[in-house]
Amino acid sequence: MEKYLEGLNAEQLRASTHLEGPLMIVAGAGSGKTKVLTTRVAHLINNGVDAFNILALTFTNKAAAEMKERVEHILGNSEARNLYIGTFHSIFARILRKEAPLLGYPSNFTIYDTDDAKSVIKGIVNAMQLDDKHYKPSYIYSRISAAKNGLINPAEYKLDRQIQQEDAQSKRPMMGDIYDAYVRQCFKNGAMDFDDLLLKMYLLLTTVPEVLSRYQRRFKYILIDVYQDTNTAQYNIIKLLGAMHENICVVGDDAQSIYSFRGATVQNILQFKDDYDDVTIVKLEQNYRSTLTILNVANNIIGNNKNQIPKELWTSNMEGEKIVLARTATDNDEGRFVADAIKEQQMRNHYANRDFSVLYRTNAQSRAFEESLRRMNIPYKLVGGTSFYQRKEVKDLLGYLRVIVNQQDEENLKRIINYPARGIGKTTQERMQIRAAESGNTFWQVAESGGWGSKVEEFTIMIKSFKILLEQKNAYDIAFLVGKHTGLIQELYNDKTVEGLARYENVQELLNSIKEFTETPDEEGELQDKTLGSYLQQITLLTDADTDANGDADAVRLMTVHAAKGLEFKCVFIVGMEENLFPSAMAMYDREGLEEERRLFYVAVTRAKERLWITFANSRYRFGSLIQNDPSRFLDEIPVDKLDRSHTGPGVRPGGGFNPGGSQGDIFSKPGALKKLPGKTGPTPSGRPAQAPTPRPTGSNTPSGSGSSDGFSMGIASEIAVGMKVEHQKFGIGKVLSLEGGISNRMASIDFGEGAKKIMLNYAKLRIVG
DNA sequence: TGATGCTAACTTTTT
DNA sequence: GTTAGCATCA
Repeated sequence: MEKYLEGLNAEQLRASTHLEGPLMIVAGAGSGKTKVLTTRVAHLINNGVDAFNILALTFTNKAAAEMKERVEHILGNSEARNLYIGTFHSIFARILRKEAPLLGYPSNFTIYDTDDAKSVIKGIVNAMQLDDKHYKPSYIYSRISAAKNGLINPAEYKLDRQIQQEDAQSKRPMMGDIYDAYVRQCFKNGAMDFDDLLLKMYLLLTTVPEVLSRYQRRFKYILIDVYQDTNTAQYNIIKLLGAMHENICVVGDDAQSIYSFRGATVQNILQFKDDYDDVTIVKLEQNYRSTLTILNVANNIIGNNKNQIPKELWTSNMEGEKIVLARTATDNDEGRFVADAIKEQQMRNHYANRDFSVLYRTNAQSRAFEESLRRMNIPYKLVGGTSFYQRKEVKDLLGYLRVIVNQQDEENLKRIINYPARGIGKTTQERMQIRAAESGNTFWQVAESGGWGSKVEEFTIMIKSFKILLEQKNAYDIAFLVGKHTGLIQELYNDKTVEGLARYENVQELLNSIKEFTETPDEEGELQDKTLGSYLQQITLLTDADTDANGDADAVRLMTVHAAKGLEFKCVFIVGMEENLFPSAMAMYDREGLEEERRLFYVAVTRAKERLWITFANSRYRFGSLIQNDPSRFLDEIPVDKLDRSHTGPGVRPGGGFNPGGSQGDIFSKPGALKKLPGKTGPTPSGRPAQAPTPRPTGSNTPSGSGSSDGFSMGIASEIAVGMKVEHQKFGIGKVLSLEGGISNRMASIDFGEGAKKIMLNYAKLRIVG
């Protein structure tokens, strides 16, 4: 047996050595899926398959690069460079770059991110004289996106009775027309949005038989990772591409399907066995990642979902530590608790910073952790979130680059035509816009045609002179010259404010990243494409996980649970486990939404290898005001004997009495939570009392910050009585309607003029005025 | 025409 | 608490 097959378990071996025919690998969390995928690719190559004939679709570009590297390592040669490997979007973008002219697009088409797309939509809504409060660009975008992912074009959209009914019901009868106009505008701009990369790929394969057969012949072997997160468009493309050889291998775990909001349907993996004849199914059920305790908890949680492929995830790992459940008073205390716990663990158990990750449901939660980690001098890295590439100054420079590559791109043309200010004002632009609409020409053609004054003429000449450079210079050289000659860098340099400095640095960082791109040897081996067009193509398709550029940095990782998919950490903090937050208020009210939230929680739990903390706060700031949430209902699904509850407060029932009519979120009075599920790993007699790691409580009862210099102070709960007039720093003057709770957690209902607000007296900054 | 300051809307999750 | 977009002023 080949050396690289040693050390695989029976099922892993079976999956890795399967050569011909459709294969479905149901891979539980931490079951060595990546290992199997890479081994299988190596094995294929080792058995005479040409790497050029293998297509592998992964979830992130980073995962793709890693896979390539590992295969190279196994084989001890550089054959793996010839693999066609990447995310759906980046692979299809690469193919479309070659084939787009067949569909009438320029091969240098621009890729619009969500913001660009919404901006186009907004322009259309305004042009159609519709109210953009009602026809919200974000709503329209998601609706269009759903249509595209379902392979429904505007004509079909308008004819679909159910869709029409939905739009009529939501009083948006013009949706179909907007969709139509949007598609036309993007086409005119020579631009594709994210969904177009899939849709146009599908269109290409279905309308140009020659192209279909070319790629069918090329991709003799197709591997798809995270198949549970594919949507209808992706499904159909794979079906087409794989039809000739049927050597399709899909890997997935229905329990980790967390992307239905963007059209993914778990049906794809559930149905796979019916899509092809003689499907080999392999289940990887041994978990190598987590302690027995963590795995038991995870199994118990997911057991509450009704719709799933039955499987039994087990492990021979040690029992490990109990899961620390911590309750804090506020979101800031939660941040402090986590930072303290990290410090404590580092002292006691010598963990490195990079062994920790903090996982939250929404990006907005990151700040409390950033602050507390910074205060404690613990290096951290924010993964994803508001991306670097969404910053205005970055988009401005990229806007220039996009226009230079593709002048049809009206969206970016309008962004930069008068930035930095060069005297091409709103009126001129509007007149040009009207002319473009009347003549059917593009905005650029109108600008170029002359007669708009010397300013416009200078601008078009400048862009054209940059365009000439495309042939001669690489991406970095052009970007540098653009920054210099447009005055963009000077403009930022002159701004000496703190923000101005940050913007200047961001642009420098962008330039650095372009330089890095031009200097990194191309992995594809097939084209040494260091042009600007090639750079722009990939930059828009970087995934959140990819933005974690120096992945080796010794830093704590902060990210959403979604971004953590596929990753693992020795120590994991799952934070903000509260009703309305996790599960999200948007997804709580129907079975499907709730089950997806539960799968998300399952994903979060299964990221942890050794230690897991779960935290929630009594109250947190949201939209600038303090709100209270009950503890998450999911906490009830954790077996109590797996929990270390020494940080949940002295016998106080979490949420008790705060939110009458709230959920059942009470982990202290629900024996039902202990219910074990049949077919799981079963109860494990805990031999020894868990050596609970005990980071010191962070004084969650002591409000921090004084705030009394201005007359407002916290912790004056005992002085406040019903009927008093008080002033709140935010809400102004109000009247105390009622009080509830004990002295340590007293709540007041206060009417600030717009109905009663519930305020926690211990933490609110209040002043008594009468 | 451009800059500054205020209001409103905002938060799921992402390619 | 932040940010984008709008209104107002210089």
